[in-house]
Amino acid sequence: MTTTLRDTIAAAFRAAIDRAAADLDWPAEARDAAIEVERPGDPAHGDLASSVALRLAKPLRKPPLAIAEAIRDRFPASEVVATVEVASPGFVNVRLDPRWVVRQADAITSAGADFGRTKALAGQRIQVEYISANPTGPMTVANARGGPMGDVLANVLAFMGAEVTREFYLNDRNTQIDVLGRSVALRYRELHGEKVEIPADGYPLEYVIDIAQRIRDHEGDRYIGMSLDEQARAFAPKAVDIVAHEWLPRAAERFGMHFDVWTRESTFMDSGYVGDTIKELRARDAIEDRDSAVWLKSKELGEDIESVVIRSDPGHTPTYLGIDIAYHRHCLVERGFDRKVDIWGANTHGHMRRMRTALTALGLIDRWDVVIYQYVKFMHEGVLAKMGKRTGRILLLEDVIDAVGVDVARWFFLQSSPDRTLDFDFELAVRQSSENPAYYVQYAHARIASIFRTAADRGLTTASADTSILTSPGDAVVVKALLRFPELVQDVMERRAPHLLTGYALELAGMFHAYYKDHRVVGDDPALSRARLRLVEAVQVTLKQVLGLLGISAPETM
RNA sequence: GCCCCCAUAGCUCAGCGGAUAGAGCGACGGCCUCCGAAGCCGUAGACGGGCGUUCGAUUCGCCCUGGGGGUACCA
Repeated sequence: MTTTLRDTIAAAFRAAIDRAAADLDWPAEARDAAIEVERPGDPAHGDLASSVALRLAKPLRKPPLAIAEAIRDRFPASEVVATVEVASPGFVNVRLDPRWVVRQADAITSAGADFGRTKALAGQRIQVEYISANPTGPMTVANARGGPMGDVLANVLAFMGAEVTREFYLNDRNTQIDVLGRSVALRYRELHGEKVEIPADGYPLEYVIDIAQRIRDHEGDRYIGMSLDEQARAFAPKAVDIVAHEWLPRAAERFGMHFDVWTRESTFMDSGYVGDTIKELRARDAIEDRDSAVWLKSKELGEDIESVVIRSDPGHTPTYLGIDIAYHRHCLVERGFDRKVDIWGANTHGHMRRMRTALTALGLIDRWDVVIYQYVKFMHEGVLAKMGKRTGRILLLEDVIDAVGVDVARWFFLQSSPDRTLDFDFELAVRQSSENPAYYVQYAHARIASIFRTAADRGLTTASADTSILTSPGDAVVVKALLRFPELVQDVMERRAPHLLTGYALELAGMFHAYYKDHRVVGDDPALSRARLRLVEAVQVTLKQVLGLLGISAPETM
């Protein structure tokens, strides 16, 4: 299925308008008009409708009803469309032929795992970078929000034919890592009997003690004679290894996310590629030297501030921005990705703008997408609070997975728009997990599996099912909902809105549950039973597709 | 100050400029001699305020109010 129903109907409108324009001498605007096809809320208004006649009224200087009628009269005949009606003040309402509709259940089941799949992005290599938390501690719910979003977007890109690489970028050498090293050193000393105090800007949480304990278990007291600075320098990379090699990947895998590539920021600092990138920016007149630092001329290039890319310190170390520009260039120029998609938290908004400036200067901007998602707040001692590893207020992702399971946890993150702040009430999540919408959807899938078990007991299968005998209005209603799935895939991509999939899944499940109530699937009439089995099979296929993209399991039993 | 995001039912959230704004939880009332009641049906309940654009605004623009984020030679 590469053409959506929406596109098919839009093409029919296009043809009708072009014909009307030729017949009636309409001006050029008629041919240029964008045709938007929508699903009316009221079934009385048909299955699909367009307001194109209302939009054309002004440029054509004709009454919308007259335009609508002209379109209606020239609407191409097809097996898909039953009737075309005009409604005041100028809508053109299309009703699908129910015989065609129910037949699509056959097409959906035979497409199976390919239902909704397209080749729209075939041949494109796309990198999706998400989470990319500082490796200064275990994965928190705040870090994790971008996870399911990036994961689902990556799934959808792959579903549209792209060759996708899922990447986790580790900021493994910076001042925060130094702070972590120092905190570990203090805990290490504490384990050896010294009385210590974690400074306000240190990492106060227990996991730091775990790291110190690990070091002590493996290497004993061999560091005890060193200065704090020496210890901090020695421990920082060890701490990063534990976090980056063990904790973060474990949390990611448990959350159903597999990263193809883990890239370390330090490899760029050491490779000379940053210097090379700065040279390129300089050649493009996007760099200036001032106060012995190197600046991106972002202000001159349209931003409200300028930013340092190479510090004025003795080592002339690059800033996070400088390295990240190099990293993006490396991905797009050296590694050969056609696109890079970044899923970033709201706090990177300023960074995003400077990156945009830099990538524009480098001529790479058209190949970069960034999705910014808003913060996660959580209930801490009765109030909504912002998480922070340094403030000691965190909620671990794995604790949430332990409490509610991975499917419910993923659903929770995927149900709301990236533009909205997420308030996470752990107690509430646990209390409501047994009533979670995820189960509502999974239950529909399992219920269909159960119907098939019952059918098998009675020797019924979908073999030689004849869906043309499905003539109750309820049959077509369900299949029409299924036909929206390929459109949803497009919408998720275009709007970068994974949460549309959870909404659709809910709608689909609700539609099935209602159908189930009113339509006996396995009944006395074998032909009808076979046909309805085929229909619910199509529902199951579609639910499985949606849940698959969401990374949520589709159980046979619950 | 400037920039970005948000404000929809008691709570948590959907809603592509369209024709009667939807779910879930919570409240109330119904439905299992029949394919899974983790379900179904019904009742009550909402677009923060103002101005504008438009044939039509919850949706777009501006202003106000209230939240959140950013505005580092941190990441």
